[in-house]
Amino acid sequence: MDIEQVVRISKALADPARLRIYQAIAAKKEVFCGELVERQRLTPGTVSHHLKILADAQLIECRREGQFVYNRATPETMKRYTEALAKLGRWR
Amino acid sequence: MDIEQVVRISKALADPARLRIYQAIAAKKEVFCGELVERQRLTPGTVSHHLKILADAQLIECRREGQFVYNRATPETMKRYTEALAKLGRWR
DNA sequence: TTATCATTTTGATAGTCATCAAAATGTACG
DNA sequence: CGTACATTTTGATGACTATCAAAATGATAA
Repeated sequence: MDIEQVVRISKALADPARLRIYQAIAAKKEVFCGELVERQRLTPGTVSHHLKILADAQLIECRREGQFVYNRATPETMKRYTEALAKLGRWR
Repeated sequence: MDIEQVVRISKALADPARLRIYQAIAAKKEVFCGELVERQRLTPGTVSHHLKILADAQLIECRREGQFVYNRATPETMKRYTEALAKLGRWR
C-alpha cells in the first residue's frame, strides 16, 4: 500500500461522524443509508458525503438494490492499512 | 482507547508531510528537528507544528538536550491504535 | 404517467488546517 | 553581557472540509 492510500484512509478515519458511521456499518453485515441518517442525526446529504469518502478509501463497499443502497465494511482494507502502518514504524 | 483518541491519531496520520516526518523518525532511534527541516524541505515553523501534532497524539515523544530537541517514535501508541481499529471492525 | 420515497448532487457557509515569514524564546559559549 | 544557533510561537493567507437546505436523480408502485 502506497503512502497516498495510507493518507486517504487516515483522512477517512479522521472525523468523528465518519468513524461512527464506519463503526455502525462494520458492526452489522449490511446497513443502508436511511438507517444511518436516523441513527447519526445527520441529513441525507451529509451521510452520502461521508459514505463517498469511506468508499473512495475502499473502507466500505456500496451496492444498490432497488431504492436502497446497502453498505458493508471491507475488513481487508483495514487489515492492509494497519499492516502498512506497522511496517512504517519498523526500524530499518 | 476511546474514539476521540482514535480520531486524534487518524488526523495526525492524515497529512503526507506529517506521515513522512513520522516515517523518518520511526526509521531511526532518534531524530532532531533540524534534520527534518533539511530532509523535508519545510520551514522550521512548519516542522515544529507537525511535531506538536504527532506528540499530542502520543505517536512520538520529544526530549530536549541542550539546543536540540530529539524525537522518537512510540510504537506502543501505534499498536494500540491498530488494535482499536481492528476491534472497531469486528462484528458483534 | 404521476406520486412517493431513497439517495446524490449542488451551492453556500462557517470552521479547520498547512504553510510561510518574522518575531520570540531557549540554550550554549565567547 | 552579547552573539550564534535551534526551536517555538504568532499572524496572515489560501486551501480544504463538514454541514445544511434545496434541487436533481434513481427507482418503485399506484
